[in-house]
Amino acid sequence: MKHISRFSHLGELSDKDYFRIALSVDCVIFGFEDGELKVLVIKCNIKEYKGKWSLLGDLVRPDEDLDSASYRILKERTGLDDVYLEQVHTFGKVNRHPAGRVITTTYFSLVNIKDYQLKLNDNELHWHPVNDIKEMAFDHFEILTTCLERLREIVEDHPVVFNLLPRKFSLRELQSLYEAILNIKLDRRNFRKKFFMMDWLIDLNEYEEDVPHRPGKLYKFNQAKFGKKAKKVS
Amino acid sequence: MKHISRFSHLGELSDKDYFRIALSVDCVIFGFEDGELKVLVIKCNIKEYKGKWSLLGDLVRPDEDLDSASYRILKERTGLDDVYLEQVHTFGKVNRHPAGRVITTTYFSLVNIKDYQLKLNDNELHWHPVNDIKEMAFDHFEILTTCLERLREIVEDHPVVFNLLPRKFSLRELQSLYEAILNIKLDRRNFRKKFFMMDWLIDLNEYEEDVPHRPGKLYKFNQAKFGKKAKKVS
DNA sequence: TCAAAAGTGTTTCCTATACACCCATGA
DNA sequence: TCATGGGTGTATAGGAAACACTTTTGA
Repeated sequence: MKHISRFSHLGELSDKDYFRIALSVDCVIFGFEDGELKVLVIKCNIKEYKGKWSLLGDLVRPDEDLDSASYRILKERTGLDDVYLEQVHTFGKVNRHPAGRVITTTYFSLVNIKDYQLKLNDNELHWHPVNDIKEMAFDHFEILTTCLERLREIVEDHPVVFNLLPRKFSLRELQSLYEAILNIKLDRRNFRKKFFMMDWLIDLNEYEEDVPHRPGKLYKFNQAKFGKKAKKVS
Repeated sequence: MKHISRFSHLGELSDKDYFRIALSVDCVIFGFEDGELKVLVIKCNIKEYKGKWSLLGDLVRPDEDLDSASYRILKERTGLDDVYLEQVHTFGKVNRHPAGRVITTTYFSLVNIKDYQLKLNDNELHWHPVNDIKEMAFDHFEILTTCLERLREIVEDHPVVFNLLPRKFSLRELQSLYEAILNIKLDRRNFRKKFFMMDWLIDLNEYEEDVPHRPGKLYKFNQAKFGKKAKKVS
């Protein structure tokens, strides 16, 4: 390995002292089911945090771009690609991982739970209601909180939540999703007005079926208005 | 080093293949001078990018928190501590650094150029107008662009720009700063109204001196309204 | 007396919010 | 016929933006 002369004023430590950090990616994968915002978690199997939930993560390979690592992890764990994925924050406290110096970059993603069969591997992969989680392994609860805050900021302006819904959805489902994410109640009339005004929805002229009340109209997301912007890492 | 069993399903590579990544921090330090937004840069001395500007950065030490590293770099290069510093994004393309696998986490900071004597070391440290920069060493131009975008988002809602001004400033200086950051012209009357309404300013009942026109009133930032929030890494 | 910037109000428009009733469907 | 949610409109308030003239000071 060549000497990194850009950093050469640090004479005291040699390169091999620095190239001893591992970088991981942790994905906070949100889903929506039964009117609740959920997050994909897995039982932790290291002894320090035995039995606690942890996020889906993996080490970044030496020959792998950081962004690519996040896509790989999502693909490996859920079978999904071409979904919304966004980098949120990098956590780097010295002792955040008991096995050594591991710095982690976190991404969040939004997927429609029902559309895909999760690859339930050897480990206990599980959709857990976000609001029920009070602690996790490592610093993952802090990571979850940070990503949830970011999600709440982003949904105010950006049409990303459609990734959480089936292709066809009713306005009730959409509003229920916003209420789950923001953890507030919204006025139905104003909600509808706002969405029609923003022109994010395409009326499918179809109706819900198998609901025990008057069926609502179904809509799909007006993807054409946004192109690929809402689908790729920024 | 203990085996990281959390990642043990990756059988093909051993721990020592992963713990070979270096992590750096790059700081985008903004200043304001002569009505222009400037950024602190340094001449690059590695052969691949000889003579190009680069950001202030350094490798994260193995026993140093990521956030601490950003404070250390700022302190070493500018003598400043207790300034606004915020993590923006982590860049991790495989070949972004010619000397090896170096992933960098970027922070931006806002400092008042005039208040401090920069520690001009052996290298050519320099305040450069942001708008004049078209290319930089490494991926630093992309980093700069990303941080500038973040700055523009943040100043819309958060009172952070006061770090760029002297303690006492006129409304003209404040407006000129906003115009420099956002790269737009603002209406003076609406600008004044907005700031008085937000209650971010304290009227010092003092006036500018040595200006070749009618002196304006001086104000200071109403720090009490925000406590430490605007001063620390979030 | 001139140049340059300080200081000041009003109107308009748009958006956000609050709020209540009838309608269609399935059970 | 009843329960459940679907669907609709209006009034109000507050913030954003557009816009022009007088005043003060230094040169």
